[in-house]
Amino acid sequence: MRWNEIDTQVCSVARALSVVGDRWTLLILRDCFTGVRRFDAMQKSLGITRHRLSDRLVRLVDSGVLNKVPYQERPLRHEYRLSEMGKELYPVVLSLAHWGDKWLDDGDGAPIQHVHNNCGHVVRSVLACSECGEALEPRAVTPQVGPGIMRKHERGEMGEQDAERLPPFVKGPVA
Amino acid sequence: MRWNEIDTQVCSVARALSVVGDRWTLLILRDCFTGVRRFDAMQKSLGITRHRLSDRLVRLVDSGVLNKVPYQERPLRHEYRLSEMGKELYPVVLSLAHWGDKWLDDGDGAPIQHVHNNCGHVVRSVLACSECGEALEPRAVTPQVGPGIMRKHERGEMGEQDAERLPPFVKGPVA
DNA sequence: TTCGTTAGTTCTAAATTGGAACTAACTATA
DNA sequence: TATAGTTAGTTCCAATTTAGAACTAACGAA
Repeated sequence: MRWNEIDTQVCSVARALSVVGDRWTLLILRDCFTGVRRFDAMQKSLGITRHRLSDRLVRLVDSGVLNKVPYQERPLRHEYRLSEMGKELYPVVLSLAHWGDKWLDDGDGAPIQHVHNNCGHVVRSVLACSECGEALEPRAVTPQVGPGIMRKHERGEMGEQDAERLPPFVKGPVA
Repeated sequence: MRWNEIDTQVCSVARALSVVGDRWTLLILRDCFTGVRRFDAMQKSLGITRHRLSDRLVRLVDSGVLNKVPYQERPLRHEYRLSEMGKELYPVVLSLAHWGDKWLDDGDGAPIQHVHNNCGHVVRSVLACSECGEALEPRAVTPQVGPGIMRKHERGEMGEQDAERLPPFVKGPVA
């Protein structure tokens, strides 16, 4: 399977990665979250080639993650800003940062700290349950077949390949 | 800059992505979280080539994200299990899944739902502050220079390139 | 003896990437 | 008016990476 077909999988992680799973893309978004918005600034901060950056920005704009907005006319210049869709990737980026802080520390501690304005503390991020507010541990979460799979199955749109790719907890007529 | 030099950047996101930022790697980890542990099962579920999968698994084991443990002898067979380091990527994977659910829905709803055993609800994940428990919004978080950058700077180890790559909020002698 | 299972490795053509130079449309300065 | 500077790209080619398919190895079962 080619990477550009990955979004045909019946899986939200696969679909999400079809948009932001490229090597450089999440680093570009990291820059957006730290206030880097312009082409040359991104290119310098990332060390990506101009060609790659240009290509990735076009894709991110096309997929709705970034908006390209003019910040001056004559000469016309644009900057790249996170859309609402893009802003909601904050949990992904911050989780990655904190995971890197913890596990890939080179002994000097976190390069960047995050202060929560509301409480004033340097924070880590914690994944919490939207319903009860408790921390979400992998062992305390049970995945189950959702409407996305059920409806496709009912309409007979689950191909043989799709069915084979379902996770092992999926039982019964669907798998 | 080549991708295999990306972990030299003074940035935890870059370092994290040097380990899990490959196109297929987060999908492999998704499989691990849903209980897929064996080579052939992963290959089928992902649609990745056997060669790629083999290579990625070796890297993930080398970097400590997965453990390769025997599940039978004669013939000797191994399975791949998340280490503690790997399990702590759960926030990244679950956030990606929920982002995909919300923004890349094809109209049928989430393919997979997550039920929180503690409260019994189908949940979304929310990023919360480790100190006060409130939801962490990007606007309510102030990034600042952490010990990782300061110590490197004090030891004179911040090269010119490193300094140029620091985010715009970093001011003063460091940048 | 032959088939099936699991976990890979090898090979080649095709696609993607990095690096460096080049273009375009302006503005600022001498 | 000539020259340099800024910003945001595009073009080109060599080098690297990937997909797809076939092959290998070590064993167990019929």
